[in-house]
Amino acid sequence: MLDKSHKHITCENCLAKKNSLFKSFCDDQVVDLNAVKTCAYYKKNQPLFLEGSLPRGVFCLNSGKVKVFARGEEGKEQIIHVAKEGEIVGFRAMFSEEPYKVTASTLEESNICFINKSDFLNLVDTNITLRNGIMKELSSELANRVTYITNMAQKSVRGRLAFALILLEEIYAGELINLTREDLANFVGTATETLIRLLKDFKEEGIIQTHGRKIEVLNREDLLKISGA
Amino acid sequence: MLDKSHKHITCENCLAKKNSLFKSFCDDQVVDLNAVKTCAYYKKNQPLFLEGSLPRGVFCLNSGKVKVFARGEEGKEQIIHVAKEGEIVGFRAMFSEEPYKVTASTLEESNICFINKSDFLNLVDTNITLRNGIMKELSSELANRVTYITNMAQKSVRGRLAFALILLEEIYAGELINLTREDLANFVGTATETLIRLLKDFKEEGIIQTHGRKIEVLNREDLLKISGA
DNA sequence: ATGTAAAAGTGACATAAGTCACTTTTTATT
DNA sequence: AATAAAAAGTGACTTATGTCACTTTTACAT
Repeated sequence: MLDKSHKHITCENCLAKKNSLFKSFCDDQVVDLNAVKTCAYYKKNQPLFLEGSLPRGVFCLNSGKVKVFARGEEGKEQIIHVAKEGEIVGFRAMFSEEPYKVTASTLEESNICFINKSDFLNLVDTNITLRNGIMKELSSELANRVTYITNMAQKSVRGRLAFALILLEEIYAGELINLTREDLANFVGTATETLIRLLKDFKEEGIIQTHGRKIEVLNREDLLKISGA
Repeated sequence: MLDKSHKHITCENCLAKKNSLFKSFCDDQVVDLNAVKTCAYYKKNQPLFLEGSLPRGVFCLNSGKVKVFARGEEGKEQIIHVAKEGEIVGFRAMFSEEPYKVTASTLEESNICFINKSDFLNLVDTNITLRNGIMKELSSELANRVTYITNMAQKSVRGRLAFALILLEEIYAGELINLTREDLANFVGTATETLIRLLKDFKEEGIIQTHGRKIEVLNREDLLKISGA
């Protein structure tokens, strides 16, 4: 296993940048960005921020995965999003003066940079392209969530699991999907036992294959069909 | 019944403005706004825009109510939001270059103004307060939808109905909640029959009272308790 | 390497909520 | 005012999904 704990990432050669909101930055903007950001190594299951606390800045994922979740009445996690390298997490909260409504926590070892709220807002104020990118991103997330709400309200758990696996296959691009059954259940919105039984069905139907806890999608087409029912 | 069909609304004396994103506009900004907007009277159940079509501008509700909904796989409506006077509908779509993901349609007679996309974007570009208001609004809607997703995924239909009634009571501030049982079911995310049975339960428990189809909330506290279970 | 705790998985059972088929009531339309 | 059409409401039945109680497996820490 690599020791990533003391790796310092410079924005100039950050590979994740090309998929990020900063992709349009020109060279000296990247230098400026690099000057204000700090880097940190996170172990598995470490929080970036907690529901109820006050936002201090945004988190930019260089590598690793982060789950973003709310808690329902009985404290059950509802995973809203799984962020991957290149994504900026927590920027929604920069524009309201309110505490976080969600918690973000690493799903695996991750390298994550941090940009201070005032520095970030300064960037947004002075860089029209970034600002437009952010407005577009906020809008498209809003549209995504319409789909999520509709799915939750109308699809069967089987359908939602199929949908979730399609999303996760893209998030874990190349790699196998690697989530605890409980996390997966909390993303799909079901009980862990139900989730396990449905995964078993999918396995028996040859739609997926498991390697330990890791899930490989064998037949995306079938998932699409099941998801749309 | 008033004949509202030819009423022309001027932004200068629009009563809905005080609750809107334009509330901070100074006098000459309001004059400019008034110059670019057009007014229209809508009958009940008339669409403002349709899912899949291209956004041409935003709709500003002077009076009346509008439902915003997506369609699930079997064409079933999922009501995402009920907008009331003062709200601007369809502005999310101004910032992405994509077709509408939702349909908006009046729930009752309404007076609705329209602002062209380029005029609106021009306002957003030149007016920092409006822009910040919009970013804040996008953010807070995003946060709201986290709650919706969590509710849909984790609460019982009874709990979701209680939650919906609390929201609707605020939207229909003062008036009685006036929605078809089907619309209400499509907001809560359940079958119409189930919804009717649950309303009956609430009536028997003295939590609500109906006046024809209209619903009066008698005990908000109980709804809060039921919603949070 | 080994023990312990967490995660994965199974089985039996209960029930919330969906579906279908129908009646009654309300709301529009001619 | 009469009729048609839509909405509201009821009953019987089915089933998907949650819950509880438990075993087996995996992962991690000493």
